[in-house]
Amino acid sequence: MANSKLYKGSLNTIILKLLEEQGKMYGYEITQKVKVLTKGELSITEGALYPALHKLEAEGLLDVEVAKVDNRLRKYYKLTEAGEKETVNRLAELEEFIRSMQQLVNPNWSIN
Amino acid sequence: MANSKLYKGSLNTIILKLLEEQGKMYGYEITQKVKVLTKGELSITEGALYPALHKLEAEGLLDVEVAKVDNRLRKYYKLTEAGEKETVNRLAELEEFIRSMQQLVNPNWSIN
DNA sequence: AAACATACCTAAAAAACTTATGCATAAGAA
DNA sequence: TTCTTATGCATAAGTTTTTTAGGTATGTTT
Repeated sequence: MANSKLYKGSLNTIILKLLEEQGKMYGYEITQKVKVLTKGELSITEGALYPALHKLEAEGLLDVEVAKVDNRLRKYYKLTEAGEKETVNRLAELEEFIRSMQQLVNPNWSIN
Repeated sequence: MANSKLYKGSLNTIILKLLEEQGKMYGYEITQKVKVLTKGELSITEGALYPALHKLEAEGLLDVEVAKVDNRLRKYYKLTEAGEKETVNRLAELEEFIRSMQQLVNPNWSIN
């Protein structure tokens, strides 16, 4: 991600969460989705994304399905069963982290 | 930090924010304060903290003042003027990041 | 035709940690 | 009184995760 140096370590969780929501997505689609959702605040670089996808696949958390659309290659990724379970855990961790950070940087934020 | 791998890139901001609040702190004190504030969720490792403090000092954002308490050395750090300005910027960035992450991982969280 | 968007990829370097040590003093427990 | 834990500093080696900087190729817009 270009602008913010603060997201480190959460890229994998972001990927997993988006796949949980969307069912299946391909790499380029993920970069665009994140831009829209964060109003341009976060930009995933491809140099970070593709290796991350490959690693998650190697870990058995993602499955791939290749498709050809308009003569262009697309690699759709979706969660495996193990991936679904892992996503739940990582989201819980991320939420805890966010709450902790809120306590640190701005205890006045209301949290629910 | 031991338990959560998600905080990367935010350590410097945490340090700056705590110093803004507390006026001056020494390294060990920072590690303990973070543990308390986050209820043990985040643990800053000394291997991360001390190099970070030295770097912030080298960048002119922190001043050091050495003290001896109970025959033990303490290095108190406090924000320089440049440090105070930088802290404002980094906190704004961090808050934006947190809001973005909330949008990604849980759009139902209420934010203010 | 050139530029931009879509779509994949990797390698080298930098950044930011963890882990493992080391040193020293004070306090508490066995 | 010795052992362990807490306080307090520090650095070096290794790992992880990213950025930067390329590369390839097709489709679309100007």
